[in-house]
Amino acid sequence: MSSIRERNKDLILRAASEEFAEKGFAATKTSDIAVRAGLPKPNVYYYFKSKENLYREVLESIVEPLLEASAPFNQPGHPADVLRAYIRTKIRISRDHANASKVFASEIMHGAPHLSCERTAQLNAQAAHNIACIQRWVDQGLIADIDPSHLMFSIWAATQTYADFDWQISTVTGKASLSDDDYEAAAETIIRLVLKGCEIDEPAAAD
Amino acid sequence: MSSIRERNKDLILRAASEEFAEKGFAATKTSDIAVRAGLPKPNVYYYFKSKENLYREVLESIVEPLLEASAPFNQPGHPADVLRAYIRTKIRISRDHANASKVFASEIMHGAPHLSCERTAQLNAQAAHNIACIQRWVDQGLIADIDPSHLMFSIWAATQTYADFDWQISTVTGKASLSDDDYEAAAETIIRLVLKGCEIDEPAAAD
DNA sequence: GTCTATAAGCCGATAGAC
DNA sequence: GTCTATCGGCTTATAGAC
Repeated sequence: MSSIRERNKDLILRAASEEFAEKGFAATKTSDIAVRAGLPKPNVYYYFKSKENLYREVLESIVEPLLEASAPFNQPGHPADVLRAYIRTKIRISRDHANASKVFASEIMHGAPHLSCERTAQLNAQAAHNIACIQRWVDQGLIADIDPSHLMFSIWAATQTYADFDWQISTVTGKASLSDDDYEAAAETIIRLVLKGCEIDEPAAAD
Repeated sequence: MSSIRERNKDLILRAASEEFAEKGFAATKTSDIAVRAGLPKPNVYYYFKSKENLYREVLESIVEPLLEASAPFNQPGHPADVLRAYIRTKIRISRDHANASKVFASEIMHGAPHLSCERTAQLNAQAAHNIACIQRWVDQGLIADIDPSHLMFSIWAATQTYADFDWQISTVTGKASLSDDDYEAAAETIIRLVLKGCEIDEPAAAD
């Protein structure tokens, strides 16, 4: 097995995630990616053909995790459990895939010019599904009469912010990086806002 | 008074806001700004000296509104009223200064490389003040025991998202742009999450 | 003050030796 | 498969005519 190939591709992808997250697509130089990866620049082109290709790979790497985060909405469950699980997973993505998450956010901010139509469609379909699910809860009287779309926007924003605006969060909290406890506190706060805001009755704690 | 000068500067600033918001600093070409402004490119340099200068002017234009949005925290008031006013103003900024707001968000995402230290310090000081204010409410038992920093992060994120991720919001809602009613619904949703989430007792409606 | 025409430099991409 | 050395295009910025 060409383990050198795998190792180099991985080094480049990792370096690219960091550079793209830090500076954005246009401001990132492939030479900087090469330096960060500890490899000569032509290797970047050898493995990925072009800067845009490399960028797309970083971008696509976050779509699957994002889609999977909606899994709780795809199976029956109490609203409180579904929303809690969703928020926790979204926060975990912001922590564990911070760079790709930021690249994704930047891409969306600029109108998703590099995201394939399939991916866009998948993400939209999942979003529509989640919103419909919340609307059903409202109709069934399981949660308060809240606008499902705006609720989703708030959850997305509140969870994504820990990846996207890490600089602001570091500056305000005075911590260079957040600890596990900080992420836990973030998740708890968002879960609290959402569950209380929707006036969701907690299911009997059976576990 | 040189009204041509004022008019041209304004045309360029407006065009620049749109271009920078759409593509980001590095991906924006000064020639595109000139075309959008309906003026020859050298005019851009004549009035603003450099691309970076022009960018900084767009960026700085949003700082004052953002600082003023925190005004409710700077005078005594019931938590419900303060938070409601703050959220409404932040949503209004996302609507009325959508482009500059997006430019600001992109700048923060990339570590604020163009923001002056004074501005950064001002924004931080105001943030610290707001958070301390919320902490006092908690200590006085006026609101539930919630983490003030994370509450602020959620409010920032949920309100900013209407400027930053307008593409996503358009795609999901199927509307090219949001109406006044949509912004009203957004504000109501966020206010609801925050007030209920903090278990704030509403003050008697005196107005 | 305005604009055409051009300079200067940077960066993505590759040819070709090893 | 790897890397040095270089090209070519694109974009910021300006010189200089009007």
